[in-house]
Amino acid sequence: MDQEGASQSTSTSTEPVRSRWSPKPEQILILESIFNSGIVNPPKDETVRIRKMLEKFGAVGDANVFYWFQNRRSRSRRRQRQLQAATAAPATSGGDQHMTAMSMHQYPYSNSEIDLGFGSCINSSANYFLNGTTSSSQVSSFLLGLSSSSGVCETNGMEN
Amino acid sequence: MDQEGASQSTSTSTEPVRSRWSPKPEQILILESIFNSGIVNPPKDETVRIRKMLEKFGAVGDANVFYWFQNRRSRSRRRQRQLQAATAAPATSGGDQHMTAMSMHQYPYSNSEIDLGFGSCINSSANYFLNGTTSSSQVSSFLLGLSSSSGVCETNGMEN
DNA sequence: CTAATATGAATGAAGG
DNA sequence: CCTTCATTCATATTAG
Repeated sequence: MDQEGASQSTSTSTEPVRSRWSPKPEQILILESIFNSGIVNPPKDETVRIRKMLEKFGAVGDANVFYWFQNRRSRSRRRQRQLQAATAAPATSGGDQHMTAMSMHQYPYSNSEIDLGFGSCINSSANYFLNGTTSSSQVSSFLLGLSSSSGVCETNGMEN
Repeated sequence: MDQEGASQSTSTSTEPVRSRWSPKPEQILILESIFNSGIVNPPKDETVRIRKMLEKFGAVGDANVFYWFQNRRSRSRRRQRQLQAATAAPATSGGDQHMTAMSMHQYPYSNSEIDLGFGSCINSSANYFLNGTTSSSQVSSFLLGLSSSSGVCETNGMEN
């Protein structure tokens, strides 16, 4: 990720200028249009094409486009799942509802995705873990131990 | 693929029940060291040995190790190709530019490799600012092209 | 300023 | 090996 694009306009100072890609409104519009047109998982060539198109409105890389579609898909599915879960599981019993409908298609020419109305859903999932300081004292032993490797052991049969 | 069940918070219910394995920093260090030592595709025996080693710093299964190396290999190759493509195709100008087949697959580089001390001299600082007016004719053209089925409008209540 | 949310990016896990 | 999904991390933006 080396495409700088986030140009902050006089915000809090001390910005390392290492921002992530921020799609421009036009880019978002294009991406959403493509997504809503049925192309929810564009192949490589399509991704490149889309990137080229987006590049006219700001710096963007193939990876950004790829990430965008991945996140979009995931997000849509999660929203759907939560919505369905809330709809199909009001409060009748303490049972657990299982959903094992995963229709994976390589190329979604036949739009199997339901049209979603985004923008009015509030999702609350705030959870984060803290990373404790771990002492890496024993690791040094291992590192020192494997300093004797010189042969590149590749192509081995590990079929289970 | 299914080599063994990944050990995950067994007994002693004092863990926040992690869904997937999260390698500890020491484990990552060991794994990376091994990988950089040339062992990029360890056989079954080696995998087991590595797992035993890693287990000293946290619960881990053979499958986790296997997956880790697999993903690591894939990621490395991907970075290679992506980097090569980026080096040979510095194009971020506003206008029509023909680019050769840029084979990009998935996410780009991320981790800091131990060796490999050269940096890419790509300087794509061609950042164009669109003035506040979001009236881009090109976007409109594109949108008009794919207006077919789904509503492209957010917060829409398509009835009738 | 802090908390909550939105979203780009990274990675473990599987499927083919 | 390849692609893809699900989960998590990190950061930007916004609300309080």
